[in-house]
Amino acid sequence: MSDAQLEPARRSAGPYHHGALRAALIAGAREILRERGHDAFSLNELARRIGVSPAAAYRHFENREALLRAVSFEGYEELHAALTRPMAAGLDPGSRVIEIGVRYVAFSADNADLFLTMFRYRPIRPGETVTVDAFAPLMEAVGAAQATGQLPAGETRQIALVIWTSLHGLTVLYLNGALTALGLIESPYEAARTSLQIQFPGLKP
Amino acid sequence: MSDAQLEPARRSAGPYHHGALRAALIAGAREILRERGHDAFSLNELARRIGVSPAAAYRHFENREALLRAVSFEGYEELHAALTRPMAAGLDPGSRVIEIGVRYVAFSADNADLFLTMFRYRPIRPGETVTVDAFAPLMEAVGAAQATGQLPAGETRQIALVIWTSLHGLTVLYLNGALTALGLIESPYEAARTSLQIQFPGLKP
DNA sequence: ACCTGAACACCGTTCAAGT
DNA sequence: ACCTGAACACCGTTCAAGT
Repeated sequence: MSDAQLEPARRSAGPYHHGALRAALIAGAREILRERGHDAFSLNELARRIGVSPAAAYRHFENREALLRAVSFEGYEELHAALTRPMAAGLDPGSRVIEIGVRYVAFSADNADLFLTMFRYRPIRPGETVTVDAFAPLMEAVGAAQATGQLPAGETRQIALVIWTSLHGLTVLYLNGALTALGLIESPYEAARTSLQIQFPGLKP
Repeated sequence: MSDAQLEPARRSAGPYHHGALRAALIAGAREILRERGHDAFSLNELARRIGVSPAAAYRHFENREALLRAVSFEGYEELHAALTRPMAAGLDPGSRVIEIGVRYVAFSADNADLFLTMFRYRPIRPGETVTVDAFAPLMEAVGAAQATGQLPAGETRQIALVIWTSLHGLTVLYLNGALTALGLIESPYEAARTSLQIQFPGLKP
């Protein structure tokens, strides 16, 4: 691999990014999201960092929102990857459900501003399926846990929805400080585990 | 009551709001929130609507954020009022838990942008208790439902937390369109009801 | 095809000055 | 005490012009 392929955005060799500007914009946006928080993102600051004029971004994205939707798209791909990453061998389906829940919370805590961007600017384009894909691993594990009797019978989508919404609520309330302000939880990971076990006692192996 | 007390912000009689500017700013902010959405709020637009210079707001609020925190404060008071409003007579504790859940979802749907502002700009000042107060009605109902055996035994705060986070997750995912995009739910009210009953089957009277 | 430079209306915030 | 007017740096976006 040449240097140009490795770090195209870092090379201040010239005013042109050889078509890699799009990728550089997305990477830079994620950097700003991490450093400044998701409400403080600025397209002008992004252009300044990359060493390009603000107008240059408009060759690759319709507007600020479209750029953030592309960032969001990456987020869904990475969330899906995190949820499908191999687990400890021989885990029963119920434990797999819990593990997916903990991973969801962990992803949101480790990528707080990316996570919040993902739900503020959902990636309508270029494929709505990324959001469906991210939901699929939970669906699969819930179905398996129903088969072993660790989760109640009934529509798999319904049970998976309950689990997802409850994890999501826990996460966003934790991220904006509501839960710690009320002295309700310490660790979001422990809270996810105990919440799931209170809702579905059968999840314990 | 004089006209000045009834509609101080509407009267273009003079440049002064007789100390009622603070209230007019908050009311106007809520109007903009409803019309433009919670990310599009602008302090300059607010000043223009009320017929005052942008700098005037800084007599009453430290900055834009402080103004939105005051709006948020009102939101928590109204949420608390909605959750404590009298219920149908003779409701068993389990049904009261469900009713509170439905009211939470209804409040968030009817005041979507106010609701989102409440969690984006939490009212640290002038009294953190409003957020605790809003949690209290659920705590009370959960405790009563535990006594009748409609909810499992254990720490009341834990059970209440599970119910709150799960309702909150359902609501925010519904508000940003994630659930309808995935074709997961129709009505958030029905979804709240069935979610609670899936998690805690004893809630049925 | 890809990017710059200059311009537009708008934003949040500050501060001296008016009443 | 309460508000105005003018100014500041900054923002998202457009568009003609450069290479």
